[in-house]
Amino acid sequence: MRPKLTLKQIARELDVSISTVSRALRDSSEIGEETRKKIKAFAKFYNYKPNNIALSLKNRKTKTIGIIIPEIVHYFFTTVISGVEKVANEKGYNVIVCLSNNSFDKEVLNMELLANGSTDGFIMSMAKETLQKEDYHHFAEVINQGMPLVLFDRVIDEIHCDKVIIDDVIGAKKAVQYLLDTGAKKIGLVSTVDYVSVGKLRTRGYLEILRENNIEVDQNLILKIEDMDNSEAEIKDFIDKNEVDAVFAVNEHFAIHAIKAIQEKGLKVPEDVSVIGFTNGELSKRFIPSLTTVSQHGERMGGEAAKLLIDKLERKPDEGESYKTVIVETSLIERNSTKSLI
Amino acid sequence: MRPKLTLKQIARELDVSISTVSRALRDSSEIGEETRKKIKAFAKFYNYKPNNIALSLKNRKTKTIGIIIPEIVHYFFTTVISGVEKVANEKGYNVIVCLSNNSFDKEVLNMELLANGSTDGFIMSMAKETLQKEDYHHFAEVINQGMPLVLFDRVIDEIHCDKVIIDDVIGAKKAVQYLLDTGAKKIGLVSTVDYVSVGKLRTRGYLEILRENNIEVDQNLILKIEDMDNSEAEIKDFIDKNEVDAVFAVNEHFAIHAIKAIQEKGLKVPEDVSVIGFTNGELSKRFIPSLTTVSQHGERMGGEAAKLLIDKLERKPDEGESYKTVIVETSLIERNSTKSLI
DNA sequence: TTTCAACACTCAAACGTTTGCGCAAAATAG
DNA sequence: CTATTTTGCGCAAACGTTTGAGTGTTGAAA
Repeated sequence: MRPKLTLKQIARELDVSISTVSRALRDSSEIGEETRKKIKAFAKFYNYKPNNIALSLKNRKTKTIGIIIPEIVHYFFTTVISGVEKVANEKGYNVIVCLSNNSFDKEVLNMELLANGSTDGFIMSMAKETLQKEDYHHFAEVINQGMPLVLFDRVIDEIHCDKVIIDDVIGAKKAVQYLLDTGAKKIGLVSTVDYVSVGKLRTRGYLEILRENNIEVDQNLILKIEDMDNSEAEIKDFIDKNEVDAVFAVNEHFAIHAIKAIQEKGLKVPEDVSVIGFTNGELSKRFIPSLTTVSQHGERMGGEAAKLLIDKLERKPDEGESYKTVIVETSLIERNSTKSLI
Repeated sequence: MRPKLTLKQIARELDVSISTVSRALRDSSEIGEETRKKIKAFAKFYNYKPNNIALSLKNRKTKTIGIIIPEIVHYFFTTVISGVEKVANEKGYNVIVCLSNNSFDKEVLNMELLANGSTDGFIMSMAKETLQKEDYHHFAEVINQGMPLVLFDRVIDEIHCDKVIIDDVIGAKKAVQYLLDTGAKKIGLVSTVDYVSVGKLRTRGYLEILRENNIEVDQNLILKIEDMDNSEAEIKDFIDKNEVDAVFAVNEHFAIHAIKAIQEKGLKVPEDVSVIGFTNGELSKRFIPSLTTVSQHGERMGGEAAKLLIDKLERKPDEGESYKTVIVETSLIERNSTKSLI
């Protein structure tokens, strides 16, 4: 076993001082040609690599971005990570991922941990519990400490920082308008409870577009899922009890549960009932019928978030604060769970 | 903006030395009751948290585990991460995730980066390109430096380290035996090329179980997908050309492509053709028909990997080297893509 | 009264870097 | 041949911790 080589060891071995080694490796003109070559050759031969920890301590920056997300076994979040990672790596940054498992406490813990030197900034999507508690002190804390924070997807106005969101309202409107355009009259909505901001916004889009088309809203056609684990049964019950000719679901799971329920009711998708989901995941692509869906472009969101964060990190501190909110457009991907436009 | 509090600042503020502050906070008996209380109160009030980077440098360990995986938008890998994360956190370790995107170069780069102080050890699944190149110098390197390495899923014998794998062969045998038990005679296999070890092993299970049942192997019924991006067409072609009454696919994508192809051919699943997949992902659960599948228990694998790694990290260096290979059992999950056993 | 332990604290080194400053020797200028 | 500049390198501080060794004061035992 050969432990890691350090400047000190090279210095001892070559009988020069540590600073000479350091300078030689950084091609300082202060070091003589000969010595420099000798040191560089030695370092190369023994594969010297500087210790990141020491560098981080010295430079007081880690070149690392912390991502904290509610869960990782989740298509959308992984696409975001992928996007962050790509941009971060291009700019010489590393990524460290932590999971809150939707728990407020774990979110706080993880943030504190990473804030104590491990990362230069954060890219986060808030835990469900945090949204319920409305306790945002940990965000304020890191911002206060001068660490940049970029929120994505699940964001709230109370926190002043850069944000990357999608146009949930517009996305939902696009979807519902599409359903109307393909002849739907009674459109059911399967959403989440309102403290999940995306659920609220997509619901708003649904309501707005109905209003714009002068269609009366029937509250019976709106289902708000409280308990995700029981969503399948709730949706089945909802479909059984109500007569609809289209369903707009705020995520792909709800969408396919709806399709199942519709089929079990003896109706056909899309002939009798059209269904549109949100999030363009594996499931949407592969399901039969494949799902018409509002794509969130998670990778692009991740990339934008990384850019915003790195911008902040590399900006001189005097250049004044200003927070941007980037809206990544959604797009409707037409597949086989809806009728075509004629 | 209030920058992070350090021992030095507390010391200055309270007019004691840095070491006194350090000791007081660690409840050293060397410090007088009064001073200790005062310091602890101050630290608590201003929410002092020690700087991880400085600690890492001092202790020469980071309490961080590096995970390097080929891709993150991938159900199985995310379940593994989830498992690692759970166990790691319980034991006070943090997790940092890097992606190789199946590229050899990026795998090497990431390992070098993390090896230079960022992590205490690695949990990895090898990039496809690495398996093709058969270049494992970077693994040897970190092991040589005394950093423990745990390989999972995609592993090879040439690297001496702890490993966590599933019983691919047995899993495949279970699946094919089940197909035979439910009356299948001509079982197609949809696999990957042989340098992906899981493909090879699952193929071996398929071959073995046929042999054990005295069934002659028909090479025409074995499809090895080379180009993942073209798998759908290849599978369709394969199904069209061959007459089978069951298909064993080495992952869930192949399985559902097979189902699609079968249905497009005018046959029914599972009445005419049964299909079994591998990997118990979202798709398998939600697809209609839901997929009978060999579950890999990724979370358990991740947990085992984390345990192995942390064991190594916390073992005294003198306790001799010995490498374990943990085999996580697969289980067959019966759903609706196969006939039942009666 | 001397001796010595206990107490409460400080100093300084170390982890691995980078970098401003200083200093001797060599090279150049006058 | 002296005076000055240049060259080439080392010292030491700093980043934020921990910790072994040292120090001065007190109090009690001898």
